[in-house]
Amino acid sequence: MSAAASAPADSHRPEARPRRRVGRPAAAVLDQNGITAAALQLVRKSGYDGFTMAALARTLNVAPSALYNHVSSKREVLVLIQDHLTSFVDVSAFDAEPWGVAVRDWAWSYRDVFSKHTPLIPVIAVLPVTDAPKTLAMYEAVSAGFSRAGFPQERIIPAIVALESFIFGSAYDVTAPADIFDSGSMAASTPNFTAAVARLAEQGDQNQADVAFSLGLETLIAGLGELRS
Amino acid sequence: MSAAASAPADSHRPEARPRRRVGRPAAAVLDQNGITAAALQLVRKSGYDGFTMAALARTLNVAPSALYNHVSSKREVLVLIQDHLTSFVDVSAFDAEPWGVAVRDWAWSYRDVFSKHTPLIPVIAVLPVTDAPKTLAMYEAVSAGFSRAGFPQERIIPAIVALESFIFGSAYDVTAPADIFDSGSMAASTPNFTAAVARLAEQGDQNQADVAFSLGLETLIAGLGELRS
DNA sequence: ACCACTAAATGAATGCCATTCATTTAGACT
DNA sequence: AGTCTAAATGAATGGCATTCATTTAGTGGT
Repeated sequence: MSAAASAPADSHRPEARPRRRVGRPAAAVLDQNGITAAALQLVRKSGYDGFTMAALARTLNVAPSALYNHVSSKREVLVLIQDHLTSFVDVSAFDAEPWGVAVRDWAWSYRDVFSKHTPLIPVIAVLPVTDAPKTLAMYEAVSAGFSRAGFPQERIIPAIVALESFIFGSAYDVTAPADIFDSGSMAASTPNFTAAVARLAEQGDQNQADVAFSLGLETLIAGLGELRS
Repeated sequence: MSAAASAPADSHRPEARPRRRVGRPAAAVLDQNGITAAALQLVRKSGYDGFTMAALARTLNVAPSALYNHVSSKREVLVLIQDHLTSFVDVSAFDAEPWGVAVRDWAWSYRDVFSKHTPLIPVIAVLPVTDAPKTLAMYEAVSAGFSRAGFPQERIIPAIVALESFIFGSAYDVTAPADIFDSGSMAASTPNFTAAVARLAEQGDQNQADVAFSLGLETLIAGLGELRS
């Protein structure tokens, strides 16, 4: 299922691991799926600070250098994690629900998955889709939904990118400290900001981040929906 | 101008550098402003990969350890850079222009500044405003603009956060490779996505990232503008 | 003029880290 | 039995942020 395994024999990735051939030793301890699973488990247990190649090798009972037979860098492991996580993003509503509902479900799900993995955001955001087949599958499902909903073809990608940008930015908010907007000793010199923060806190039952995400998302859904013919 | 310098004698930051006292040696080679300026210059020259404490010390003709008399960690240097950069974000339109125009100018300026400094985004996004006085000043200017435009107080912060999230996510897009959406050998299995990418490319004169940013931003401006009373 | 004090500098040391490489191991074909 | 090769090892490399004992050099008080 990896990019390397399903790619043709072109020269796109110069150091792509070759396909398994007849005449090999059968009992490889490691492979990309196993590495991905172990990596994700390690991240869940130790966070991204504790996620080192040495620690990953330890959980696999292998020397750190052995990983480099299957993966060309730590970044590639991050890409594998990212692509795997993307398969947990729920796109099912695009098959069954009206466009607005589908986008809402997808966006919340997308944000929730990556708010627990914000260190991957800089990786995802600039990663060519060719290197992430499951991510590409998500785009296909979303694009199909937009197309079916009547979006002009040339607006589909910009609309998805705009939504995604909003989602990535919002994923960070989820991890922000609760008092991020406490102006402290500077309150006196920032009256408008301080007042707005106070008024929000007054009625603040809900999560800070969820209120802002909901507001932005509903605005985007309503506005982008107008593009449909 | 730093947070530490203007904070009261509370216990908020346990290791805050003490204020200058009478009886000190006068000729300090380093201070936070100098470090910030040198750090920004280094980043511009060498990027964030080349930005190390050792390299920063070298440009200041000082031993790496000397930096730690003025700064408690590399992260704090990143915070200093971030706050300094924020002063380049243009909020002037909030004084002179209608709300929609002001938000548009601010958002483009904000995105442009940080698209050249995406490694700071994970830092900014979760940074308490108390630690970044110039950032706080930006929020004050923006909040004042929203307030003057007739926004209900309790909606101001969520609206700003939503816009900011979109801006941060969009800043990454600017740095993405041009062929990020080329589905390559998987094109056959992703017909909707591939068609949408192709149709966009056809009329693509403009920058990918700018088209999506403009679409999302105009949608948000139009939709959020409705909240005004 | 001297002393005591202290902020700020040094340079060596620590403990990580990702990555490389020469070498070894052990299955699978002939 | 012999050959080939993917995949493993373990040592080495060069880098990193950060700590700390020590030194340096202004300053104010005497």
